[in-house]
Amino acid sequence: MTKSRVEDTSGIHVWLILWKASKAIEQIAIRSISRSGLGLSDFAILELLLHKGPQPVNVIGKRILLTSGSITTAVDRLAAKKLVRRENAAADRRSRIVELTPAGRRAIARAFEQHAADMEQALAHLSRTGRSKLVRLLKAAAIGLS
Amino acid sequence: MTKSRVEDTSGIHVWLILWKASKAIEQIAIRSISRSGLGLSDFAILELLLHKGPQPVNVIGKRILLTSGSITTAVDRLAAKKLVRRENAAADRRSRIVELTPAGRRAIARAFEQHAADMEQALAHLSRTGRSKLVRLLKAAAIGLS
DNA sequence: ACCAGATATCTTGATATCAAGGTATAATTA
DNA sequence: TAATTATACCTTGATATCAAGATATCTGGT
Repeated sequence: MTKSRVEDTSGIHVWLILWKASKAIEQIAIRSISRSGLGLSDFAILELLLHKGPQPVNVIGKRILLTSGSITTAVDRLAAKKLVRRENAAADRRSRIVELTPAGRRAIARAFEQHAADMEQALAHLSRTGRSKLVRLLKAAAIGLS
Repeated sequence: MTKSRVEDTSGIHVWLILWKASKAIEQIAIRSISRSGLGLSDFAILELLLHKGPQPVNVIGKRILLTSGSITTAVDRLAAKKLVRRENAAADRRSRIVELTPAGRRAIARAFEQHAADMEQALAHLSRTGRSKLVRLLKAAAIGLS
């Protein structure tokens, strides 16, 4: 089971592999999602709203890893398609809550289901225990990154 | 060691974790690399040239996962900084070989060393065997992605 | 009540990337 | 040889994102 050749476990090598794998799967994801007429970020925002309920802009930004400016234009995009709506927050008038419209809810529910099926297939090579180990290692790797 | 709660090993969940970890480390990498005055793609191109020798444009694109147009502008950028040079290929006059200038070689060698140290630190939480497992799983996950 | 600093969002200008189309060269086939 | 198809790169126009700054609002101390 042990390779005779010395294995490269340098940080930069691990990072490179991680990056490539992520990019490769991202391509699959983009293709999958674009069939619903959405971009990756827009999908991520809608998915967040679907599963976590209405959220203020800055919280969305933190979760999806986008800057406030990017979220603003993304929400503009989604609002123009009538998939989300902005509400002024009752408690804090600086803050605006983004929520799904009924049409948006239908759209993301459908897109999510399709996307989940696609990603299931994309990771079909990996066993259940392999996936579980992978998740654990990725979480360990990401701990404490500022 | 086994969680009592049922673990989510759906493809979409694994993909989401992978994406987040990758993004988080990417942020570190971007910060690290930008200290050398380079962007991520430019760094990747220079690194490829450093370690694999001069390459035609389309080969660079395949390795770094960029389109031909992106490579063109990236090479323009790097050529403007005198870090790389384009040569017409002897064998195939459609093709142009990109190679490092001496200044480019110095710049990327230095940047690479710094970046390697930064990434080493970024992944410091992960043991040697953890890294090795992670790499194996990532490669397994990426197998057979179109 | 007032002021200073923190926070939330939006606006602006710049950048990297992509998709699609264009041109030149090579390879293939008749 | 001539025509067709494939390949390699570049150009163009559009898009998403970011960084930095502007505006509005909140919070805590005086």
